[in-house]
Amino acid sequence: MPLVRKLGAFVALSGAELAVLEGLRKRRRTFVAGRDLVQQGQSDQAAYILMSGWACSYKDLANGQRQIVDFQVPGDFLGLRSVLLHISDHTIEPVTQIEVTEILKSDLLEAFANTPRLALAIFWAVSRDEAMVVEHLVGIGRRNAAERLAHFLLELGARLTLIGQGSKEGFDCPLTQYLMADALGLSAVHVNRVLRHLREADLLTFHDGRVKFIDYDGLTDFADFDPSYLDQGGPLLV
Amino acid sequence: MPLVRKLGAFVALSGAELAVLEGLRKRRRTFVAGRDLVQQGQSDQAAYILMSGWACSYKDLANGQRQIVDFQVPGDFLGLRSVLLHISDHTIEPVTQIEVTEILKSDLLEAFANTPRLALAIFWAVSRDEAMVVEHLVGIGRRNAAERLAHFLLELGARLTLIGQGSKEGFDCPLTQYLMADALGLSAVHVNRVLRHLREADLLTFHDGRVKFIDYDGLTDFADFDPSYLDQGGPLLV
DNA sequence: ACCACCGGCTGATCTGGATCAGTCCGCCGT
DNA sequence: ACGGCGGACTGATCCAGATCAGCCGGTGGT
Repeated sequence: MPLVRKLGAFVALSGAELAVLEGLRKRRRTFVAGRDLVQQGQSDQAAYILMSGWACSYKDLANGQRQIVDFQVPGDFLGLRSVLLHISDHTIEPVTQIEVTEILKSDLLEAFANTPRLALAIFWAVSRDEAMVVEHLVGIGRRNAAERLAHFLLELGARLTLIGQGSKEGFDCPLTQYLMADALGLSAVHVNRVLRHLREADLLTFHDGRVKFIDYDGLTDFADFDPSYLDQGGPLLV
Repeated sequence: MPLVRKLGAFVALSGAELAVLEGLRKRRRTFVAGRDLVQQGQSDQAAYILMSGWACSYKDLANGQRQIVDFQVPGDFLGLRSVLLHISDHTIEPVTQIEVTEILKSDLLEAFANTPRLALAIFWAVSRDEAMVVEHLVGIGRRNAAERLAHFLLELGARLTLIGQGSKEGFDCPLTQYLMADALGLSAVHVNRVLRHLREADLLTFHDGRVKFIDYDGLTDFADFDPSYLDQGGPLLV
C-alpha cells in the first residue's frame, strides 16, 4: 500500500497503527477521469486516500482561468486540509481513473484522539503537502519557465520513487501539456516550447506518457532542485 | 491574547485548554527586526507563537532572489510546519521588532497526546496557513499585478480584523514596497506603480505605514477576493 | 467513411512587468 | 553639518512568455 510506504519515510508505524490504516480499506470507491470528487465551496465531511491513479487539486478564478495547486499520486491524501476548514477552498478532479479509500471526518477525529502517533504521521503528511505548495509558490514566483518545468518533473519523479513508481531513469506520466500549464502558471503553447528546449539540451524527454531523465544530475543542477523539502530522508522515531 | 482570539474563530476552547495556552506564556523572547529566528536547512526543535509585531517566512534561491511565502501577524504560529519535518525548508525573519512565545517540540507532542481538542485547533491553524499559501499560489500564477496586490492587502486586512488590529477602513502596515514585491513575485518598481494605479482608481491608499481602503467593496470586487479560505466564519464545535 | 475533437506542435505578433538608471527626501551616525 | 543609506518614486528600454492563428495525426462516434 503506497500510503504505508510514504508514512514509513517519516515514522515506523506499530502493528496496531497499521491495523487502523488497514481498517480503512473497506470503503473503497472508484472515480472516472474528469469527474470532481470535491468541489470548491462545498462543506466536506470526508477526505480520501488515493490508492491508484492520479488526481489534481485546483482553484477556479472569476475570469475563467484555473490554477492547479498540486497533483496527487498513490499514497497521497485528497481533501485532508478541508476536513477541518468549514468549507472546501478547492476542487479535486481525477486526472486518470482513480481508486480511493474514503475517510470519514469522525474516523479521523477518532484516530486523532486514540492513536497519537498516527495523528502525528498525518500531521507530518499535511506539513509535507504544505511544504510542496510552498515550493510551487517559489517556482511560480521566481523561476523561469524552463527551470520551473524541470523542477516540477523532478519533484514528481522523487515523489513517485518513494512509492516505487519512478526512478532516476524516469516515470510514467499521464499528464497532458495543458494540465502542466495549469499547474505551472504557463500557457500550454509555452510548455510545449520549453519541453523542446529541455529535449534539445539533452536533459529530458517526454513522449507517449513517459518522462525520461537523460541527464538527471544536470537537470537537478539546472532546476536548482533540492529535495529536502519533501522530507524523504528516511524513518525517524518521534 | 491574539492567538486565543484567532483559535476562537474555529473552536470554543475550554478552561483547561486555555490554561495550557496560558502555561506557554513563560518562555517569552524578543527579537529585533532583521535577525532570523529560523534558518533554511536548520533542523528545528521549536516553534513560536507571535505575540506582537510582524514577521515573514521566505525561501532563498540559488540565483540570489527570494520569495516571501507569507507574513505573520500577532496570533500566528512561526515555524510550526518545520517542527515535524526533519529540517526547516524556510527562513523566518522579523519585519519589525517582535515578541514571541517559544513552544518546544516536546510540549507540542504532549499537547497532541493530552489535549486532543487543542491538537485539533492547531491542526486547523496549519490547514488555514496552507489555505493561505494556496491562495498566494493562485494569485502569483493567475492574477495580474494590480489584482494580486489588492488581494494581498485585503487578506491582510481580514486577518488583522480577526485579531482586532484592522477594519474595513484600513490597518497599520509596517511593510516596505520591497517586502511586498518579494511576497508578490513582482519588482519593487512595479509595486510602486501599481500602488499609484490603485490610488488613482480611488480604491486604496498606502502612506506612512497605513493602508486605507477607500472603496472596500469595489476593491473586493476588483481583486475577486473571497475570504472563505480564511475560515473566519465563527466558532463551531467539533 | 466521415467528421469532430483532442492533444501535440509551430510561427508571428503583442504586452505586462522586469530592468536600468536615475531623483528626492528623511533619518541616523559621527 | 555632512555623508551615507534606505525607501518612495519616475521615465526609458527590453524581453519572457502570452496570445492568436493554424497544421497534423490519432481516435471515437454515427
